Amino acid sequence: MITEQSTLTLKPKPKPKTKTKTKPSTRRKKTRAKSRKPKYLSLRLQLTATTPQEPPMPTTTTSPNHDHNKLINFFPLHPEHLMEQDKLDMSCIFSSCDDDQANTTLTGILCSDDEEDIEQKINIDTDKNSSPSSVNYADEERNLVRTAMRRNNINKSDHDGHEKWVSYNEVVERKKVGVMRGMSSSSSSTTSCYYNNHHHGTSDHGHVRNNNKLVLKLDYEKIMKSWVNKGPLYICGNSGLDAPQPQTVPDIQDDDFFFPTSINGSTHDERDNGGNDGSWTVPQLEGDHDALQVAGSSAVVHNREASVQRYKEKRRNRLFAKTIRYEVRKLNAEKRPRIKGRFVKRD
DNA sequence: CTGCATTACGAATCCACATCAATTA
DNA sequence: ACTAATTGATGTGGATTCGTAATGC
Repeated sequence: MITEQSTLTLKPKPKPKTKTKTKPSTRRKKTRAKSRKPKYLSLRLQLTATTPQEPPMPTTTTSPNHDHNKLINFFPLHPEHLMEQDKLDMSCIFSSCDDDQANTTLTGILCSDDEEDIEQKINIDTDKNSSPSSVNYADEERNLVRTAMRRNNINKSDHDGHEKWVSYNEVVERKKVGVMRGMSSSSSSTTSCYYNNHHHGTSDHGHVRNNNKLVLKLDYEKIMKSWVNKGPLYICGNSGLDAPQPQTVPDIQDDDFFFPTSINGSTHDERDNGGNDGSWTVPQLEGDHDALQVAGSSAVVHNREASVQRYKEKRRNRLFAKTIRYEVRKLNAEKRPRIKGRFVKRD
């Protein structure tokens, strides 16, 4: 039972860190300009700052004195984290689709430099046939070449390792050679590409981070093999494998696209609660047709918007902080003898 | 610009034991 | 159906450790 604790401060204690590992150094003491933001706010602050004008926040925790009208957000996120969370909103990533068509493409997202954005816009202006939410392979390849030439970092020395890390321009070269040779250049080792001049060896499989550059490593062979039974590669459009249309970037705001009810049959809440494990699944061929049909109807659009709103609301109200479930245990723990913070036997 | 050393800080861990909650008699 | 006893699981806080981001050189 949770009792009303108006004076309880639900916040990770700002423990004074007295590091014993400090070594004598001639360096002067550092003062952090950038410090990690505390993730949670004090409940005391939150309670005092809560104004009655605010709309009641839907929370899962109700006060034990049955004051159902007074819903308290016990575990508020730090406002800056909220902002960061909003920045991380997937819809925000693609929200510029209406304004800036260049960012609609994957390359527009990955290559976010201003110069590259300008070049993207130029490409889109010149290529009017491409839809605003599509990735044209020709454009992509041109961007790859430009990126590779601009970075001017050639990684030529990795031909002996078990795993071949291929720099970007090398991928482009291979691409061209592959076309000439009938695309037979896939090596037995993992062929990888990434958007920087990162070298081999030190990173996890699948992705590499180097400074601020997003680095992507793909095993194309495995992807293609895994996709064999999944239907066409193109999410939208009715083209087959033999006649590739520009690949459409899925609309992140399209909730029903990622959670088509005709596919998994789960409710939105179930999906939010991890019914889908938070991951996207490859739609099966049987349900895919129905899902696309449903996604096209206008009624679904409204339903989608409501779903997105529910999702955002739920995300904002996520609870992270520790909650005291049993006040008695807390009191007992406070009375319990300790040595160096650890509980010890009462002898 | 890069790499290494140092510093700072959030998160995880440990401990004993009262209490909870489910099961059994 | 109800009560009492049993028992394994849970949760509690402070100090310390760990991992990593930030910083300086």
